[in-house]
Amino acid sequence: MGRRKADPATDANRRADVLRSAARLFVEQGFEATTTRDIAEAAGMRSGSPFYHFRSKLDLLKAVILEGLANSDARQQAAIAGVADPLERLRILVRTHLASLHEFDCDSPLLIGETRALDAAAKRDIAAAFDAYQIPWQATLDALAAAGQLASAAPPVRLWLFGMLNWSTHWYRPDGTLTLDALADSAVATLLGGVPQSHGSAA
Amino acid sequence: MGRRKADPATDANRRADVLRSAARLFVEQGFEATTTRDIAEAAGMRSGSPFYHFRSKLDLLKAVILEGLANSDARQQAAIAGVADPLERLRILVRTHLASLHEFDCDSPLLIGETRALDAAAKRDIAAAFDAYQIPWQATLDALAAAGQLASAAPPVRLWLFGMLNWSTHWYRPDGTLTLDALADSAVATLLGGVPQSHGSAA
DNA sequence: ACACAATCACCAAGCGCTTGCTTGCTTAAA
DNA sequence: TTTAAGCAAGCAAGCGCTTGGTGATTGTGT
Repeated sequence: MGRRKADPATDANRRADVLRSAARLFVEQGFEATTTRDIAEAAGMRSGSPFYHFRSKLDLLKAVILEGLANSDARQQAAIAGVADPLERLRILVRTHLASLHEFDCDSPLLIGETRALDAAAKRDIAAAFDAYQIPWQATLDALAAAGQLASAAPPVRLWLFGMLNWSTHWYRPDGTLTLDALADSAVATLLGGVPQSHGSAA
Repeated sequence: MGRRKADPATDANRRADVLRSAARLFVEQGFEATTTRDIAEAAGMRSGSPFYHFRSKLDLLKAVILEGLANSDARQQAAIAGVADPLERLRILVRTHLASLHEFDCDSPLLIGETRALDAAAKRDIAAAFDAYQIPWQATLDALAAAGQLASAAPPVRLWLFGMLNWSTHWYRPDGTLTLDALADSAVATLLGGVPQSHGSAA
Protein backbone atom coordinates (compact mmCIF):
# COMPACT_ATOMS: atom_id res chain seq x y z
CA MET A 1 0.00 0.00 0.00
CA GLY A 2 2.12 2.79 -1.30
CA ARG A 3 -0.32 5.55 -0.45
CA ARG A 4 -3.70 6.09 1.05
CA LYS A 5 -5.41 8.56 -1.20
CA ALA A 6 -5.47 8.69 -4.98
CA ASP A 7 -6.28 12.40 -5.16
CA PRO A 8 -3.19 13.93 -6.76
CA ALA A 9 -4.05 17.42 -5.52
CA THR A 10 -3.91 16.09 -1.98
CA ASP A 11 -0.85 14.02 -2.64
CA ALA A 12 1.16 16.94 -3.85
CA ASN A 13 0.73 18.60 -0.47
CA ARG A 14 1.97 15.79 1.74
CA ARG A 15 5.28 17.52 2.27
CA ALA A 16 3.42 20.63 3.33
CA ASP A 17 1.40 18.48 5.72
CA VAL A 18 4.60 17.37 7.42
CA LEU A 19 5.76 20.96 7.56
CA ARG A 20 2.55 22.16 9.14
CA SER A 21 2.30 19.31 11.61
CA ALA A 22 5.85 19.99 12.70
CA ALA A 23 5.17 23.70 12.99
CA ARG A 24 2.16 23.18 15.23
CA LEU A 25 4.02 20.72 17.46
CA PHE A 26 7.11 22.92 17.67
CA VAL A 27 4.92 25.81 18.79
CA GLU A 28 3.00 23.75 21.31
CA GLN A 29 5.81 21.78 22.94
CA GLY A 30 9.07 23.14 21.59
CA PHE A 31 11.57 21.67 19.14
CA GLU A 32 13.56 19.40 21.44
CA ALA A 33 10.48 18.01 23.17
CA THR A 34 8.92 17.07 19.84
CA THR A 35 9.95 13.71 18.39
CA THR A 36 10.00 12.91 14.71
CA ARG A 37 7.49 10.18 15.54
CA ASP A 38 5.11 12.80 16.91
CA ILE A 39 5.41 14.71 13.67
CA ALA A 40 4.87 11.61 11.55
CA GLU A 41 1.78 10.62 13.51
CA ALA A 42 0.34 14.13 13.29
CA ALA A 43 0.78 13.97 9.53
CA GLY A 44 -0.76 10.50 9.33
CA MET A 45 2.45 8.71 8.47
CA ARG A 46 4.77 6.08 9.87
CA SER A 47 7.76 7.03 11.92
CA GLY A 48 10.37 7.08 9.20
CA SER A 49 8.41 8.73 6.42
CA PRO A 50 9.13 12.39 7.22
CA PHE A 51 12.72 11.65 6.30
CA TYR A 52 11.67 11.11 2.73
CA HIS A 53 10.74 14.80 2.56
CA PHE A 54 13.39 16.23 4.88
CA ARG A 55 16.98 15.17 5.32
CA SER A 56 16.99 15.62 9.09
CA LYS A 57 14.97 16.95 11.98
CA LEU A 58 17.12 20.09 11.96
CA ASP A 59 16.45 20.58 8.26
CA LEU A 60 12.77 20.36 9.04
CA LEU A 61 13.12 22.97 11.77
CA LYS A 62 14.93 25.30 9.43
CA ALA A 63 12.24 24.87 6.77
CA VAL A 64 9.48 25.49 9.31
CA ILE A 65 11.07 28.70 10.53
CA LEU A 66 11.85 30.01 7.05
CA GLU A 67 8.38 29.24 5.75
CA GLY A 68 6.79 30.83 8.79
CA LEU A 69 8.90 33.91 8.31
CA ALA A 70 8.08 34.09 4.59
CA ASN A 71 4.34 33.74 5.20
CA SER A 72 4.40 36.29 7.99
CA ASP A 73 6.29 38.66 5.75
CA ALA A 74 3.74 38.21 2.99
CA ARG A 75 0.82 38.86 5.34
CA GLN A 76 2.61 41.88 6.71
CA GLN A 77 3.32 43.37 3.27
CA ALA A 78 -0.29 42.87 2.23
CA ALA A 79 -1.56 44.46 5.43
CA ILE A 80 0.46 47.68 5.21
CA ALA A 81 0.05 48.14 1.47
CA GLY A 82 -1.42 51.55 0.80
CA VAL A 83 -1.27 52.70 4.42
CA ALA A 84 0.65 55.96 4.62
CA ASP A 85 0.22 57.15 8.19
CA PRO A 86 3.20 55.80 10.15
CA LEU A 87 1.22 55.44 13.37
CA GLU A 88 -1.41 53.36 11.62
CA ARG A 89 1.32 51.37 9.91
CA LEU A 90 2.92 50.60 13.27
CA ARG A 91 -0.36 49.41 14.68
CA ILE A 92 -0.90 47.14 11.68
CA LEU A 93 2.64 45.74 11.89
CA VAL A 94 2.19 45.01 15.58
CA ARG A 95 -1.23 43.50 15.02
CA THR A 96 -0.16 41.17 12.20
CA HIS A 97 2.96 40.18 14.09
CA LEU A 98 0.88 39.21 17.12
CA ALA A 99 -1.41 37.24 14.83
CA SER A 100 1.54 35.36 13.36
CA LEU A 101 2.72 34.56 16.87
CA HIS A 102 -0.57 33.48 18.41
CA GLU A 103 -2.97 32.38 15.67
CA PHE A 104 -1.29 29.29 14.36
CA ASP A 105 -4.44 28.31 12.57
CA CYS A 106 -2.92 30.40 9.85
CA ASP A 107 -0.62 28.86 7.28
CA SER A 108 2.51 28.76 9.33
CA PRO A 109 3.52 30.43 12.57
CA LEU A 110 6.48 32.55 13.47
CA LEU A 111 8.99 30.40 15.31
CA ILE A 112 11.71 32.76 16.36
CA GLY A 113 13.40 31.76 19.58
CA GLU A 114 13.70 28.11 18.58
CA THR A 115 16.87 28.58 16.56
CA ARG A 116 19.29 27.50 19.27
CA ALA A 117 19.69 23.96 18.00
CA LEU A 118 20.57 25.08 14.47
CA ASP A 119 24.09 25.38 13.10
CA ALA A 120 25.69 28.70 12.16
CA ALA A 121 24.81 28.44 8.47
CA ALA A 122 21.12 27.89 9.12
CA LYS A 123 21.12 30.70 11.65
CA ARG A 124 22.58 33.03 9.05
CA ASP A 125 19.88 32.17 6.51
CA ILE A 126 17.17 32.78 9.07
CA ALA A 127 18.76 36.01 10.23
CA ALA A 128 18.80 37.21 6.63
CA ALA A 129 15.11 36.44 6.22
CA PHE A 130 14.34 38.15 9.50
CA ASP A 131 16.31 41.21 8.42
CA ALA A 132 14.00 41.54 5.44
CA TYR A 133 11.01 41.13 7.73
CA GLN A 134 12.22 43.99 9.89
CA ILE A 135 12.73 46.53 7.12
CA PRO A 136 9.20 47.97 7.22
CA TRP A 137 9.44 48.15 10.99
CA GLN A 138 12.57 50.26 11.04
CA ALA A 139 11.18 52.50 8.29
CA THR A 140 8.01 53.04 10.27
CA LEU A 141 9.91 53.78 13.46
CA ASP A 142 12.09 56.26 11.60
CA ALA A 143 9.01 57.99 10.24
CA LEU A 144 7.49 58.18 13.70
CA ALA A 145 10.68 59.64 15.11
CA ALA A 146 10.85 62.17 12.29
CA ALA A 147 7.26 63.15 13.04
CA GLY A 148 8.12 63.60 16.71
CA GLN A 149 5.82 60.83 17.86
CA LEU A 150 8.72 58.71 19.07
CA ALA A 151 11.70 59.99 21.02
CA SER A 152 14.25 57.80 19.26
CA ALA A 153 14.30 55.20 16.49
CA ALA A 154 17.81 53.96 17.19
CA PRO A 155 18.31 50.21 16.54
CA PRO A 156 17.81 49.08 20.15
CA VAL A 157 14.30 50.51 20.09
CA ARG A 158 13.29 48.05 17.39
CA LEU A 159 14.81 45.23 19.41
CA TRP A 160 12.96 46.29 22.54
CA LEU A 161 9.74 46.36 20.56
CA PHE A 162 10.23 42.88 19.17
CA GLY A 163 11.10 41.71 22.66
CA MET A 164 7.82 43.04 24.03
CA LEU A 165 5.84 41.29 21.33
CA ASN A 166 7.78 38.02 21.06
CA TRP A 167 7.78 37.44 24.81
CA SER A 168 3.99 37.57 24.80
CA THR A 169 4.05 33.89 23.82
CA HIS A 170 5.05 33.26 27.43
CA TRP A 171 1.97 34.85 28.97
CA TYR A 172 -0.76 35.61 26.45
CA ARG A 173 -3.63 33.13 26.24
CA PRO A 174 -5.85 33.56 23.16
CA ASP A 175 -8.85 32.18 25.07
CA GLY A 176 -8.69 34.95 27.64
CA THR A 177 -10.58 38.23 27.65
CA LEU A 178 -7.82 40.24 26.02
CA THR A 179 -8.19 40.28 22.23
CA LEU A 180 -5.29 40.61 19.86
CA ASP A 181 -6.63 44.01 18.83
CA ALA A 182 -6.56 45.25 22.40
CA LEU A 183 -3.14 43.70 22.86
CA ALA A 184 -1.82 45.53 19.81
CA ASP A 185 -3.25 48.83 21.01
CA SER A 186 -1.68 48.34 24.41
CA ALA A 187 1.72 47.55 22.95
CA VAL A 188 1.69 50.56 20.65
CA ALA A 189 0.54 52.83 23.47
CA THR A 190 3.27 51.55 25.75
CA LEU A 191 5.94 52.14 23.13
CA LEU A 192 4.75 55.62 22.22
CA GLY A 193 4.20 56.52 25.84
CA GLY A 194 0.83 58.02 25.13
CA VAL A 195 -2.68 57.19 26.26
CA PRO A 196 -3.93 53.95 24.67
CA GLN A 197 -5.80 54.78 21.46
CA SER A 198 -8.60 52.34 20.78
CA HIS A 199 -9.73 51.46 17.30
CA GLY A 200 -13.47 51.11 17.27
CA SER A 201 -13.80 49.99 20.87
CA ALA A 202 -13.01 51.57 24.21
CA ALA A 203 -9.81 50.42 25.84
CA MET B 1 37.22 6.49 46.40
CA GLY B 2 34.15 8.09 47.77
CA ARG B 3 35.31 11.66 47.37
CA ARG B 4 38.17 13.63 46.07
CA LYS B 5 38.71 16.38 48.59
CA ALA B 6 38.76 16.12 52.34
CA ASP B 7 37.99 19.78 52.95
CA PRO B 8 34.64 19.69 54.75
CA ALA B 9 33.87 23.30 53.86
CA THR B 10 34.13 22.36 50.21
CA ASP B 11 32.31 19.12 50.62
CA ALA B 12 29.27 20.74 52.11
CA ASN B 13 28.83 22.71 48.91
CA ARG B 14 28.86 19.83 46.45
CA ARG B 15 25.11 20.04 46.02
CA ALA B 16 25.47 23.72 45.27
CA ASP B 17 28.16 22.84 42.73
CA VAL B 18 25.72 20.62 40.89
CA LEU B 19 23.14 23.39 41.02
CA ARG B 20 25.52 25.95 39.62
CA SER B 21 26.89 23.69 36.92
CA ALA B 22 23.37 22.87 35.83
CA ALA B 23 22.41 26.54 35.87
CA ARG B 24 25.30 27.53 33.64
CA LEU B 25 24.62 24.71 31.18
CA PHE B 26 20.89 25.41 31.11
CA VAL B 27 21.62 29.03 30.28
CA GLU B 28 24.18 28.19 27.63
CA GLN B 29 22.45 25.37 25.76
CA GLY B 30 18.94 25.10 27.19
CA PHE B 31 17.36 22.51 29.46
CA GLU B 32 16.48 19.80 26.94
CA ALA B 33 19.82 19.99 25.16
CA THR B 34 21.70 19.54 28.42
CA THR B 35 22.23 15.95 29.58
CA THR B 36 22.60 14.91 33.17
CA ARG B 37 26.01 13.59 32.17
CA ASP B 38 27.01 17.07 31.04
CA ILE B 39 26.00 18.40 34.43
CA ALA B 40 27.83 15.66 36.30
CA GLU B 41 31.01 16.23 34.32
CA ALA B 42 30.82 19.99 34.84
CA ALA B 43 30.57 19.36 38.56
CA GLY B 44 33.44 16.84 38.51
CA MET B 45 31.32 13.82 39.21
CA ARG B 46 30.29 10.55 37.57
CA SER B 47 27.15 10.35 35.53
CA GLY B 48 24.84 9.02 38.19
CA SER B 49 25.97 11.12 41.13
CA PRO B 50 23.75 14.19 40.62
CA PHE B 51 20.82 11.91 41.43
CA TYR B 52 22.06 11.60 44.95
CA HIS B 53 21.32 15.30 45.44
CA PHE B 54 18.28 15.66 43.18
CA ARG B 55 15.49 13.21 42.59
CA SER B 56 15.21 13.94 38.88
CA LYS B 57 16.42 16.24 36.15
CA LEU B 58 13.15 18.15 36.38
CA ASP B 59 13.62 18.57 40.12
CA LEU B 60 17.03 20.00 39.39
CA LEU B 61 15.57 22.43 36.88
CA LYS B 62 12.97 23.58 39.37
CA ALA B 63 15.64 24.11 42.03
CA VAL B 64 17.82 26.05 39.61
CA ILE B 65 15.00 28.37 38.62
CA LEU B 66 13.80 28.93 42.18
CA GLU B 67 17.29 29.61 43.47
CA GLY B 68 18.00 31.97 40.61
CA LEU B 69 14.80 33.80 41.30
CA ALA B 70 15.53 34.02 45.02
CA ASN B 71 19.05 35.34 44.45
CA SER B 72 17.87 37.84 41.88
CA ASP B 73 15.19 38.99 44.27
CA ALA B 74 17.73 39.46 47.04
CA ARG B 75 20.07 41.47 44.81
CA GLN B 76 17.14 43.54 43.66
CA GLN B 77 15.92 44.29 47.17
CA ALA B 78 19.42 45.31 48.24
CA ALA B 79 19.83 47.55 45.20
CA ILE B 80 16.65 49.56 45.65
CA ALA B 81 16.89 49.86 49.44
CA GLY B 82 16.77 53.51 50.36
CA VAL B 83 16.08 54.77 46.87
CA ALA B 84 12.97 56.93 46.92
CA ASP B 85 12.79 58.44 43.45
CA PRO B 86 10.61 56.12 41.34
CA LEU B 87 12.49 56.88 38.13
CA GLU B 88 15.78 55.99 39.75
CA ARG B 89 14.19 52.88 41.26
CA LEU B 90 13.02 51.78 37.82
CA ARG B 91 16.46 52.23 36.38
CA ILE B 92 17.97 50.16 39.18
CA LEU B 93 15.37 47.42 38.80
CA VAL B 94 16.02 47.25 35.07
CA ARG B 95 19.77 47.28 35.55
CA THR B 96 19.85 44.53 38.17
CA HIS B 97 17.40 42.46 36.14
CA LEU B 98 19.65 42.70 33.08
CA ALA B 99 22.59 41.72 35.24
CA SER B 100 20.76 38.64 36.51
CA LEU B 101 19.97 37.71 32.93
CA HIS B 102 23.38 38.26 31.36
CA GLU B 103 26.06 38.07 34.04
CA PHE B 104 25.87 34.46 35.03
CA ASP B 105 29.15 34.78 36.84
CA CYS B 106 26.92 35.80 39.67
CA ASP B 107 25.55 33.22 42.05
CA SER B 108 22.73 31.97 39.95
CA PRO B 109 21.06 33.29 36.85
CA LEU B 110 17.45 34.04 36.08
CA LEU B 111 16.07 31.17 34.02
CA ILE B 112 12.58 32.23 33.12
CA GLY B 113 11.43 30.88 29.80
CA GLU B 114 12.72 27.35 30.49
CA THR B 115 9.69 26.28 32.49
CA ARG B 116 7.89 24.52 29.66
CA ALA B 117 9.07 21.06 30.62
CA LEU B 118 7.86 21.40 34.22
CA ASP B 119 4.56 20.07 35.53
CA ALA B 120 1.74 22.30 36.73
CA ALA B 121 2.70 22.13 40.40
CA ALA B 122 6.27 23.26 39.77
CA LYS B 123 5.04 26.00 37.49
CA ARG B 124 2.76 27.26 40.24
CA ASP B 125 5.62 27.43 42.74
CA ILE B 126 7.77 29.34 40.29
CA ALA B 127 4.94 31.68 39.36
CA ALA B 128 4.46 32.45 43.04
CA ALA B 129 8.13 33.29 43.48
CA PHE B 130 8.05 35.42 40.36
CA ASP B 131 4.99 37.26 41.63
CA ALA B 132 7.00 38.29 44.68
CA TYR B 133 9.84 39.38 42.42
CA GLN B 134 7.49 41.62 40.48
CA ILE B 135 6.00 43.47 43.45
CA PRO B 136 8.58 46.28 43.53
CA TRP B 137 8.21 46.64 39.78
CA GLN B 138 4.49 47.22 39.84
CA ALA B 139 4.83 49.59 42.78
CA THR B 140 7.44 51.60 40.92
CA LEU B 141 5.35 51.70 37.75
CA ASP B 142 2.35 52.87 39.78
CA ALA B 143 4.44 55.63 41.32
CA LEU B 144 5.68 56.73 37.90
CA ALA B 145 2.14 56.79 36.56
CA ALA B 146 0.97 58.78 39.57
CA ALA B 147 3.79 61.25 38.97
CA GLY B 148 2.74 61.60 35.35
CA GLN B 149 5.98 60.15 34.00
CA LEU B 150 4.23 57.11 32.58
CA ALA B 151 0.95 57.13 30.67
CA SER B 152 -0.38 53.95 32.23
CA ALA B 153 0.70 51.37 34.79
CA ALA B 154 -1.94 48.82 33.91
CA PRO B 155 -0.80 45.17 34.25
CA PRO B 156 0.07 44.66 30.57
CA VAL B 157 2.64 47.44 30.81
CA ARG B 158 4.64 45.43 33.32
CA LEU B 159 4.44 42.39 31.06
CA TRP B 160 5.61 44.41 28.06
CA LEU B 161 8.52 45.68 30.09
CA PHE B 162 9.58 42.21 31.18
CA GLY B 163 9.23 41.08 27.59
CA MET B 164 11.61 43.78 26.40
CA LEU B 165 14.20 42.81 28.98
CA ASN B 166 13.83 39.03 28.95
CA TRP B 167 14.00 38.81 25.17
CA SER B 168 17.38 40.53 25.24
CA THR B 169 18.91 37.10 25.92
CA HIS B 170 18.21 36.41 22.25
CA TRP B 171 20.29 39.27 20.91
CA TYR B 172 22.48 40.92 23.53
CA ARG B 173 26.14 39.88 23.58
CA PRO B 174 28.04 40.98 26.71
CA ASP B 175 31.30 41.16 24.75
CA GLY B 176 29.92 43.81 22.42
CA THR B 177 30.25 47.56 22.72
CA LEU B 178 26.94 48.07 24.46
CA THR B 179 27.32 47.95 28.24
CA LEU B 180 24.59 46.81 30.58
CA ASP B 181 24.37 50.36 31.92
CA ALA B 182 23.71 51.74 28.46
CA LEU B 183 21.26 48.93 27.82
CA ALA B 184 19.35 49.75 30.98
CA ASP B 185 19.22 53.45 30.08
CA SER B 186 17.95 52.62 26.63
CA ALA B 187 15.23 50.34 27.95
CA VAL B 188 14.02 52.89 30.48
CA ALA B 189 14.04 55.66 27.88
CA THR B 190 12.08 53.52 25.46
CA LEU B 191 9.46 52.72 28.06
CA LEU B 192 9.07 56.28 29.27
CA GLY B 193 9.15 57.63 25.74
CA GLY B 194 11.63 60.32 26.62
CA VAL B 195 15.13 61.12 25.48
CA PRO B 196 17.67 58.60 26.84
CA GLN B 197 19.09 59.89 30.09
CA SER B 198 22.66 58.77 30.63
CA HIS B 199 24.11 58.17 34.05
CA GLY B 200 27.67 59.36 34.10
CA SER B 201 28.40 58.55 30.47
CA ALA B 202 27.11 59.79 27.17
CA ALA B 203 24.53 57.59 25.47
C1' DA C 1 -3.57 1.86 -27.60
C1' DC C 2 -0.83 -0.84 -24.80
C1' DA C 3 3.22 -3.00 -22.61
C1' DC C 4 6.74 -1.74 -19.67
C1' DA C 5 10.25 0.80 -17.38
C1' DA C 6 11.02 4.49 -14.22
C1' DT C 7 9.73 7.16 -10.44
C1' DC C 8 7.27 8.82 -6.56
C1' DA C 9 5.69 8.48 -1.90
C1' DC C 10 5.50 5.73 1.57
C1' DC C 11 5.63 1.49 4.91
C1' DA C 12 7.71 -2.16 7.92
C1' DA C 13 11.35 -3.09 10.47
C1' DG C 14 15.00 -2.16 12.96
C1' DC C 15 19.99 -0.35 13.93
C1' DG C 16 23.03 2.09 16.81
C1' DC C 17 23.18 5.35 20.07
C1' DT C 18 21.81 8.34 23.94
C1' DT C 19 18.88 9.33 27.55
C1' DG C 20 17.34 9.67 32.49
C1' DC C 21 17.74 6.97 36.15
C1' DT C 22 18.80 2.77 39.38
C1' DT C 23 21.39 -0.48 41.95
C1' DG C 24 25.00 -2.28 44.81
C1' DC C 25 29.09 -1.13 46.61
C1' DT C 26 32.95 1.82 48.65
C1' DT C 27 35.34 5.26 51.24
C1' DA C 28 35.85 9.16 54.42
C1' DA C 29 33.99 11.35 58.28
C1' DA C 30 31.12 11.55 62.76
C1' DT D 1 28.97 1.68 63.78
C1' DT D 2 26.53 4.55 61.40
C1' DT D 3 25.93 8.07 58.02
C1' DA D 4 27.06 11.09 54.06
C1' DA D 5 28.58 11.33 49.53
C1' DG D 6 29.81 9.41 45.78
C1' DC D 7 31.55 5.67 42.23
C1' DA D 8 31.09 1.81 38.77
C1' DA D 9 28.19 -0.38 35.96
C1' DG D 10 24.36 -0.91 33.53
C1' DC D 11 19.19 -1.18 32.38
C1' DA D 12 15.05 -0.04 29.80
C1' DA D 13 13.19 3.16 27.02
C1' DG D 14 13.30 6.34 23.55
C1' DC D 15 15.77 8.86 20.05
C1' DG D 16 17.02 10.22 15.04
C1' DC D 17 17.62 7.98 11.13
C1' DT D 18 18.44 4.06 7.52
C1' DT D 19 17.34 0.26 4.76
C1' DG D 20 14.86 -2.64 1.56
C1' DG D 21 10.79 -3.21 -0.41
C1' DT D 22 5.92 -2.08 -2.47
C1' DG D 23 1.87 -0.29 -4.72
C1' DA D 24 0.29 3.58 -7.39
C1' DT D 25 1.37 6.92 -10.84
C1' DT D 26 3.77 8.80 -14.80
C1' DG D 27 6.46 8.66 -18.84
C1' DT D 28 8.02 6.26 -23.12
C1' DG D 29 8.60 3.33 -27.18
C1' DT D 30 6.15 0.93 -30.52
